[in-house]
Amino acid sequence: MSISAKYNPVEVEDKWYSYWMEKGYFKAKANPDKEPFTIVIPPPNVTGVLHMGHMLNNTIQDVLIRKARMEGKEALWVPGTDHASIATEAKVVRMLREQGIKKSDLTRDEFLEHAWEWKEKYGGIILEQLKKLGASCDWDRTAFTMDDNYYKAVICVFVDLYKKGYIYRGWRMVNWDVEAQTTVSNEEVIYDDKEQTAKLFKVQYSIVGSDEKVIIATQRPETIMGDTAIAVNPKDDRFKHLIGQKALVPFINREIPIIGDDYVEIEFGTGCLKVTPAHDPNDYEIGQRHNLEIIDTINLDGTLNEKCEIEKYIGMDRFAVKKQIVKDLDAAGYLVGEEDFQTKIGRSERTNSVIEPKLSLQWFIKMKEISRTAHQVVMEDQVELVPAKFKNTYNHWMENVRDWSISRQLWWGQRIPAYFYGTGDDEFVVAETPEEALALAREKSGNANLKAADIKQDEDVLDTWASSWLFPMAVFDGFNEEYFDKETGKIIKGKNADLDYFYPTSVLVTAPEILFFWVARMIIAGYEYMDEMPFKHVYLTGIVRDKQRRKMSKSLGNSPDPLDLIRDFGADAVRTGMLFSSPAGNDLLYDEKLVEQGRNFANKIWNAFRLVKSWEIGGTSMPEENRVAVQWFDARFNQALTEIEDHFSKFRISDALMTTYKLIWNDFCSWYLEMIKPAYGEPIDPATLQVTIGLFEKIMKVLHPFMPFLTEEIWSELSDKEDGQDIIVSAWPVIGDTDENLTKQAERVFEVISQIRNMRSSKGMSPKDVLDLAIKTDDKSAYETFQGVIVKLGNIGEFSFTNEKVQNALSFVIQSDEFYLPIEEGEIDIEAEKEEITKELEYTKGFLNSVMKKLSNERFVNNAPEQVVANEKKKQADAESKIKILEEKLASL
RNA sequence: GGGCGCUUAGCUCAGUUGGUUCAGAGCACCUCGUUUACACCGAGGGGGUCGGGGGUUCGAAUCCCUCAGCGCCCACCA
Repeated sequence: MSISAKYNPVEVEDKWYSYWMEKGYFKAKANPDKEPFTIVIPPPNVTGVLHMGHMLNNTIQDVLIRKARMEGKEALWVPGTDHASIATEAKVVRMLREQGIKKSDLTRDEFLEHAWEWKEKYGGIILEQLKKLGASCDWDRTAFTMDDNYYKAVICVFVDLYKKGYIYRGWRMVNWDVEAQTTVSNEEVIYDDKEQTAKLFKVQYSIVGSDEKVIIATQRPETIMGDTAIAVNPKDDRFKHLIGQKALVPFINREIPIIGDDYVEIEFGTGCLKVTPAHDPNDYEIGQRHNLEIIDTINLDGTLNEKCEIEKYIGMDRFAVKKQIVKDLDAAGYLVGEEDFQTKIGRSERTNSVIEPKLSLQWFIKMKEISRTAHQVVMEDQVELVPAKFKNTYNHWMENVRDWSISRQLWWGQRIPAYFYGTGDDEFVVAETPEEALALAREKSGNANLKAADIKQDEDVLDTWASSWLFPMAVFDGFNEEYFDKETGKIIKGKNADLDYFYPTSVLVTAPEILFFWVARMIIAGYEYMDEMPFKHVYLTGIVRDKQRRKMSKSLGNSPDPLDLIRDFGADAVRTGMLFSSPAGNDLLYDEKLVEQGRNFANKIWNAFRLVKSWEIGGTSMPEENRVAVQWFDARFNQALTEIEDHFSKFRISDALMTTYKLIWNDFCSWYLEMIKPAYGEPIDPATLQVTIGLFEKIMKVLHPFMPFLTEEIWSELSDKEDGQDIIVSAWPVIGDTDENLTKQAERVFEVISQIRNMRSSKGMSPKDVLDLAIKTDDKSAYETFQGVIVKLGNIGEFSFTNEKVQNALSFVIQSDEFYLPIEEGEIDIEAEKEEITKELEYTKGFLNSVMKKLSNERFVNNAPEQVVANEKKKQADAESKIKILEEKLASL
């Protein structure tokens, strides 16, 4: 026999993956004769590399897809990548900088050329890595959110939503980088780890028509000239009489109202807040609530402009003004104090300059109305979140849904299809092409002489989520103009075979962090364009952390490289390792031990395979104990499969794996194979071997979704198969009859065998020492049925039943059955024996006592259901008879 | 600050409507074992008053209240 004693995954994995690809097993097409099962991958960033989170996420998807494929469904897993505008653009900018090229020196087209180059070079890496994991995606369908048709889909949707009135332009605070002269995303604003000490200045404002003064606290005195109100908390007794009065801005004496707003913290600062809507996000919100004027006193380069009304400050940098104005305020008697306080200052990741909150015109989608159905269907479990606890979070978010700002000041992404023909905020049209835009612009402006050069497309691109929210439809080219009805703004059904067949998809597997960013929005888009949900179930994974519960991250260096793991342990081991302990929604605390466990499991199975392969055929008919073994394992298999199916139906993937693991390791290897294993050097009868191979193949099928490579390898070696009969496309086992009587009997028998082994070991006997066994019981059936098994695994010489107690024997009791293992006189240590029996007697008496307590409680007997009372009575009877047996035994010693 | 959730063996988790199999699983741990598939193994074993306190009930890990600790999401302090 030349099979290696250790399973070597590296040799077999690449072989089988290419084989599956050659055979086209991952491909799926609309097939009305089959039920579809569809998953779209949460597209990883195109520039990304595989990390442990992807491993978990994609393993789960592959398990579901492989099982569905075996169940005879048309299983489709659509892979793809996300153009990830912010992350990718940042990477490209960094790369160019390293080459000495500044983004600002490039034209938009030049920059995009570099970006595409980068994408072509590094874009596919993560998908190639997924193949190592065994991901059975239909690679021919690989989608990219900037593919030509996908790009068009995004534009089509923008135009459609604009027509429907969902899209508008509005003001929004953005993070302005004065150095780079650009907005930066929230992700690119970095806050110092430690809070810093800053000054809080207390400035006194006069009140119109009163001698009273109001003192505000501010960190940014240089924005005073942009003040348009003073706010106090309406519950603040100190100041509420001021609400409705007017105050004067220092130096310029502009009148501003004093307003009441809950936002103001009574305890903080002076309890009075100057409101500068143009230069602070919160102040902007307050301004919105109170219809305040917005006075923008700061230029794009960070200097103050003429709106500040003070000549000497105009053109000065905001920080220089700050220094100066503090002196000036002090000199003029406005400054009445200053104090230190702790704050965090946001800086631009790119230039490290302090971020300036800046109002700017952005594009928005109105969310309230468009999201109504999406809210409802999740609440009603039509779209089911797993685990359901996320419904709360979802509900909270959807109830408070805010309009979605979809424009980004970047170049990498779908450019907003708005075309300006004038400088006014309203002088634009929205159209899919410049030609259409021109026509519309001529119409809207009333100027028939407008030329192409007169209209200018918006510079911004769309938020990445504004493309990925279309993913489940766009991957099937759902917005192709052939199928999209521009009048109704809906996708026409019955024209796109793939979309009709594969949509709605079956499950979405993703992380809870993007429940709103992505999941909710896909549901919204699904109802908007298909009047249908995009998926029936949403499986939310946890975050992969290290043993200390820290997130895996590059900077901490606590994340193993998935590809190293696969190389060292095998993809199957990594897959199972990830799944052993990761219930939906729970974080996975990664430990290499888990992967080792997976590897050990693979090796265990490999050796079971080696054993079966090593048997020579001989003998004639199947021995009786083998027949029982086969019947039992078959029953046990069906029992386990029932559990496994139940776990799968509830998306309890870890539990499904664990049930499979125990079925294989305990029931198949430890019990079944030991039952039928011929004595050393003996051959096995052909019937047993054949049936065993069949059982082995069945358990390999159940395991295949979890360990695709190992199972395919063993499957191919176990028996000769017709062409195309590979395990990946084999039929998933159907649950057969579960002979519960047989499995119950077996459990009892296993207990007996364990006790026999235990007796030997506690008496210091070798497992090789043959013992006789006499059983005293009222019900022989289980022991008769499994007699051969007991004899073989218990290493029993003479097997008999008895009506009498047996003297000079080791003995044990299970419920009311007594078991005797006769031994030579003198071999029994009477004292030790007595002690043991006494201990067990004590325990049983205590147990009986507690049962009796219950039963003597009238209220229990009267109120508890019959079943429960009857059970207590049975416990009583069993305990009483056991006590009797033990007492007799003690007396006989 | 607002919303939500969690706390069961050393670790990670099951435990469905309170009562058959309710205190479980895997790993870890301990003892023994070079038995002829596998030491990446086999046989056997120990270990939790279910976070604390109170209540409802004949009966609570399970329902209610309260305290403590932890976590997530959102808004973030001029």
